[in-house]
Amino acid sequence: MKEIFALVDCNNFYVSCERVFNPGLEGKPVVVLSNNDGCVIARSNEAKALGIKMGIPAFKCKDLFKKHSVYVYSSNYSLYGDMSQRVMDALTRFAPRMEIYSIDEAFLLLTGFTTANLTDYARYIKTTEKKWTGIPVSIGIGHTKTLAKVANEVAKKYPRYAGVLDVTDYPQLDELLDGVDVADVWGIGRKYTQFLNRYGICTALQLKNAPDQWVKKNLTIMGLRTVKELRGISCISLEEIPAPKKGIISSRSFGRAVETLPELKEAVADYVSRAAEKLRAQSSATSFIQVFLTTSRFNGPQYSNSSSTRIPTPTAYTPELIRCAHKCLNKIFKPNYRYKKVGVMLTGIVPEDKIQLNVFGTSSSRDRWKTLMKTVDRINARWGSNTIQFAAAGIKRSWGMRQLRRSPRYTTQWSEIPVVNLS
DNA sequence: TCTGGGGTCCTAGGACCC
DNA sequence: TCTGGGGTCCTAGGACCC
Repeated sequence: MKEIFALVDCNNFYVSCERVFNPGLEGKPVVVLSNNDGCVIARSNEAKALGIKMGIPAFKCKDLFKKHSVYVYSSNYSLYGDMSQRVMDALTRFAPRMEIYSIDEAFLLLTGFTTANLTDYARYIKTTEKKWTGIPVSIGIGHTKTLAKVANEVAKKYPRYAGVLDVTDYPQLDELLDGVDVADVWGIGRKYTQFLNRYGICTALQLKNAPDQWVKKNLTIMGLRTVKELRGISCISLEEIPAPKKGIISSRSFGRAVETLPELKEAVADYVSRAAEKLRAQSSATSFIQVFLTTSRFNGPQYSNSSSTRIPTPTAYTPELIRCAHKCLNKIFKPNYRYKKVGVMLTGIVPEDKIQLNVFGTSSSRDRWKTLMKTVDRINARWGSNTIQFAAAGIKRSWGMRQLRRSPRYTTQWSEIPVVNLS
């Protein structure tokens, strides 16, 4: 039996989250900006229609924003994360097997569903999601994940599908693929698009019909997998349980240029704390830590560098990781530069229960820090992140992120909960 | 003035081993 | 004079995703 995948994708997710709590934004051009209010990362259809491109720096759109009264928001990840969870929770009711693919997308496995009409079922899911969460979704259905993605793209693009398209058992599939730009195929990015176009491959159909050997040679076996999936051969399976991360990165641009070592150390300690928290959340420890820093790519004297160190006995103990990270930072810091960003990367991640203690490590000291970290994590989970933090991460954090237009954290902070006025 | 953050996988090439 | 070959591991870099 051929498998059947449905891809459920939230429409303009961040914008839709803002609209749930501010219905006045309906029908208006709305954009959401990246950290530091840097780039446009989400746009309502009205904003797309104004020609505002994905990823464009906000300062380049100032005039356009003003002229068309665009509603502009800083990203509000507390809100989006929480809304995402609601959407996903609701989705679990519609299929026993599902993979959460990203903050705004999930694959449902509909193989073996006896429902006579999958399109009707998808419409039902769409309506229910909207009713329960306020978030509009589009749904594409196909025999492979890649085809479900294509179906979703098409469903979103042409109003006649009203956000739902099933391409299983679909005789005109080739005609449909002929109308899809190869750049819109999952797995084909900018570089591959340029490359393929040079060889006259411009549509999904042309890619589907490209020779295997040629594809494998030029697009690696990943590209070949994509091609096979376009042909209806499922090569990418459903991953219900997320695999533990092999690397954890924490980095952020500063709200302003930072020049002094003490401030950089604060930021590094802050990012290490976040990364270590994620590490512990997946019950892992790390054996390799890397610190990197960079000035702005766009102006001023440029400098970037990185330094790393191996940790003999893998750990998830924040103070130890901060010590290692500061050592790395000292090695690469050069005065008289205006730094824009620092970051921390943890790799060589191993499951916490598989750690080989070295001759000097005693398990009792490990037990002590484990208990300590568990307590810190529990308090922060209960009362909000950074309720307890390490002093090394700084209190004032004048280098912190700029977020001038963040909406309230409606669903995760009691003090910001919406108030209904009945008078 | 102002340009995000966090992941995955594959490949090539060098070091090293027998 | 003659200068192998195959395997593994690691890293850097490049492609992709959201």
